[in-house]
Amino acid sequence: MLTIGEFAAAGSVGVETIRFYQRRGLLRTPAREGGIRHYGQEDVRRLRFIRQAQAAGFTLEEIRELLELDAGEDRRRARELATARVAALDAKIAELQRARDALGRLARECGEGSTGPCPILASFDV
Amino acid sequence: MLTIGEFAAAGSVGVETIRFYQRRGLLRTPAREGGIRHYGQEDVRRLRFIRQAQAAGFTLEEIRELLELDAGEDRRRARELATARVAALDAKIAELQRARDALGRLARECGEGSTGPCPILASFDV
DNA sequence: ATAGGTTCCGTACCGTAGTACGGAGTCAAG
DNA sequence: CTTGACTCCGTACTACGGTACGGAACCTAT
Repeated sequence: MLTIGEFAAAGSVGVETIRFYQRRGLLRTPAREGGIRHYGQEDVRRLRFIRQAQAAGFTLEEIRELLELDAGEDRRRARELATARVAALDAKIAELQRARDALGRLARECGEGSTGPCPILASFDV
Repeated sequence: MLTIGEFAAAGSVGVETIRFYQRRGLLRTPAREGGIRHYGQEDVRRLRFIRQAQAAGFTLEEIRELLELDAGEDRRRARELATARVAALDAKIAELQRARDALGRLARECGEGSTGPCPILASFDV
């Protein structure tokens, strides 16, 4: 039985973030037991899922839908969301990889030992 | 010699975005020639750099600094920004790759043919 | 039983990156 | 020489994901 402060700490977020997620419908707002609301392990699990899904690029609205789907039967929709995100992630990863290579080159060409120009603007031209 | 509309189109952004970048100091505001400002290839190059750098995860403020560095002599600082971003990109790419794998697994396990549970919440637990 | 730390709740505010609005000026074609 | 599209400019508004404020209620240790 966790207070909101302990709950927030368990998910490495702030108390205000918990309240924000509750307003957005991502987390339940448990009943008060003498003025104070209490949270359990299932809530922590849910909160951690939210953070992971966020890192995967889902918006809070999409995450809300995923959490709803988890309770329901609609495998098709869940699959849809997952495969769409996989495609988006593949594209994003490729894009970041290209940017990473361009910047790695820039850092090397702009190294201490090197002379010549330090082609910042040109670094992405490749 | 491009008008702002042509310039914006050359960088695949809206006219308002150009003005926004000018306010933020990312793009110059050329002198007016009879009421209308005109842009050249160097501006287009700069604008394209901004979009690429943005895709690489730089904020507009960092991009502003990069553009300043390009004009100056401070190789050390440019190198610093580039290597820091390479490290950030490597971390981000690894994170997205993990998320991608988790979602790929979810999509498979949640496939049409499969029975069993469709473990959305559990998908990131691995 | 009282002080200090939390919690509760509504409301307001923040940074980032734009996007929209509206009136006045300008320019090119008919 | 007017019409319609585009430009100029300031100001306001948007979406997203939080973060902060402030007064009242509550809980714990002394």
